[in-house]
Amino acid sequence: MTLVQLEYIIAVDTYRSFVVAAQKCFVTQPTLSMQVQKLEETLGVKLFDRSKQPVVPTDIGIEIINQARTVLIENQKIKELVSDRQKELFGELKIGIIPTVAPYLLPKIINGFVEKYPLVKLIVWEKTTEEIIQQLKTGMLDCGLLSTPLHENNLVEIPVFYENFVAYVSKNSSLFKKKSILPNDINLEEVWILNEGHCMRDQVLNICQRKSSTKSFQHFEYNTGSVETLKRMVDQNNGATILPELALEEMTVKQLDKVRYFKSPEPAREVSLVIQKSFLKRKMIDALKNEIIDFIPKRMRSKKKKDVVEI
Amino acid sequence: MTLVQLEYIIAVDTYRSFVVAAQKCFVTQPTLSMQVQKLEETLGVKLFDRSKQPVVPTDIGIEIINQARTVLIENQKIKELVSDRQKELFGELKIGIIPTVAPYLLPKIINGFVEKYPLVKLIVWEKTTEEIIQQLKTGMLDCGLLSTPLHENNLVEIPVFYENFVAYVSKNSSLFKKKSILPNDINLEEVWILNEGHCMRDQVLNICQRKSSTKSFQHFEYNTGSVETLKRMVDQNNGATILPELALEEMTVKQLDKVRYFKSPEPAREVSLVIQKSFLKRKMIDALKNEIIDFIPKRMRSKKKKDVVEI
DNA sequence: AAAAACAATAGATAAAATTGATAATTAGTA
DNA sequence: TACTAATTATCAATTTTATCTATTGTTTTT
Repeated sequence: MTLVQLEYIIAVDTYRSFVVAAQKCFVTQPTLSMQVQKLEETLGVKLFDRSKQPVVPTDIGIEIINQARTVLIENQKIKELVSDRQKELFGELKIGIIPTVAPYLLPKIINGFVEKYPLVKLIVWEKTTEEIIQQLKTGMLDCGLLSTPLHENNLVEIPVFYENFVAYVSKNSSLFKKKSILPNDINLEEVWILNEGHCMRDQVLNICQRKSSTKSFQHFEYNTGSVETLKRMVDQNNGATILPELALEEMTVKQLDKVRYFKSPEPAREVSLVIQKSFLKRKMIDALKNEIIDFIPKRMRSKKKKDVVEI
Repeated sequence: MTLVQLEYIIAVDTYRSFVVAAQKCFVTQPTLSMQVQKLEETLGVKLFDRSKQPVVPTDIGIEIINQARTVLIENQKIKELVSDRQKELFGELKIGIIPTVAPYLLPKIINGFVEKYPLVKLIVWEKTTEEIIQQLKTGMLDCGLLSTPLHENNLVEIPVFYENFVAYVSKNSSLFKKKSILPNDINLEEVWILNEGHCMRDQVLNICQRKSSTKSFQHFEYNTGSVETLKRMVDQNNGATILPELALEEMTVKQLDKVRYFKSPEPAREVSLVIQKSFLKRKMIDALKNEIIDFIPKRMRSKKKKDVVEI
């Protein structure tokens, strides 16, 4: 049994194809096939059922592949022990961020981070919560920045900040006259909402429907994955939408005029760095966390007087 | 980096010698040296300081060797996943047992175990507590059967039984006339005690000196590591000694006559199966535990009404 | 200072992993 | 049912790697 063989079976499991797995491992298909066979021979069990297309791992194969992941992670940590000794952080950090957080946070901190840690290569993907969870588990991502709690057993959440939601309303909305609002002031009919797959969509629905359970008829449907688009819908049409607090940072005075805050306790979302239980690349992730905390206003560090919305 | 290289550096660390490590790994010294060098090269750090004799691991070397142990353990678990599927237990189980437990327990259960699990090879060593702890940590032993609690952070204790201590007294001892005794009835001057290194020695001293803190002058010193020898000293000379409950099992009527029980709560020792946190070979160890429990009288399963002595 | 023990080095050899070409198998389609 | 495309297994040749024997420097012990 070798570490390479373990890498190979993980690749086959990940891509469900010997050909693709071989490409990803930068070897030819026979090479990979041979090594997988050898491993199967030394263990005395078939790991994959090749009679099906695409190949699927056997029952015992699933268990073994999982354990193989653990072995490789523990092995990774050896290299990490070495690079941790270096004064300077070094290596690459693969981050997944949900689209409702990314635009307000990343541009602000990326420059500072890259300057502070010039040897670290940040690789960022905008992905949905579901994708990030999946890829954290397989190790394709090192960490995720998303709204929690996830109630995922194999992941560890490191809460970074608590971001209030605010209403953003057009002048002809009934909400515009109010100084501050309550969740059941909101008429779901006039609220622009993100399309499915975004956790913030669920959170917003959670806030609005909490008391006003009137399922109203939607006259018009517009699907977007971008909070900025929602804002523009309000700006250029009418109605209202819910924005995360950080979206206010770049607003003009005219736009800030349309913001209505919720009465305390304000609905808020918990945003966390999420990592595997393996705690790989801990130092880099800690550095990233500190960079975020430095940027975030102090009031957002605590969840006091906030009503953290579930997903 | 390969698993073999990790095995090699662990061997070098264990034996503090390239020559011996090579022998234990069944390769020649240059082979092992080369692989260690290669690993040092890929990691970019020296793992051992060869300028000193015997070789010592560097600071980073210690960390890396520890992590290497974790990697190999996790790798072992892959094989275990396979053998766990087998209905029959299979493999070898290396057990360390303290000498004050071994003679009363092992002969009773070994036959039953070997019969029940014919494919398991039991390898038993009688060792002191300290040695067992040490070798559990390095993985040279799979489990230990010894008196607990050990307060060792990396080991897990699975209490198996609670064994009372009893006094064994000669006819001309003042204790002989009593029906049952208290710890401070015992005169340390006339008690035969195990030599240093045995945890039961400390426990016995703990019992006797707890209240009678009179440090008395010992007229005669006899060093033995065997509880049976202590018993014979009482049989053929005079004085008294403390025996573990299981030692009574094989006694003649004449000998049982010399036993004096302590008043409740009787002083007792906790005997546990101790394993690494890695939970390797869990199934075999569970089987062993059940075998022991089957043999042990029911009253010994619980620590109720017993005064468990610290080590 | 000499001897013994130890680790590093060099060249030769055996073992292995990898490759390219090809055969066998499976899934989907006409 | 036969055909095509895609996928995996097999085989011989090649490259790479690990290991061995013999030997050379070190360090430690006597």
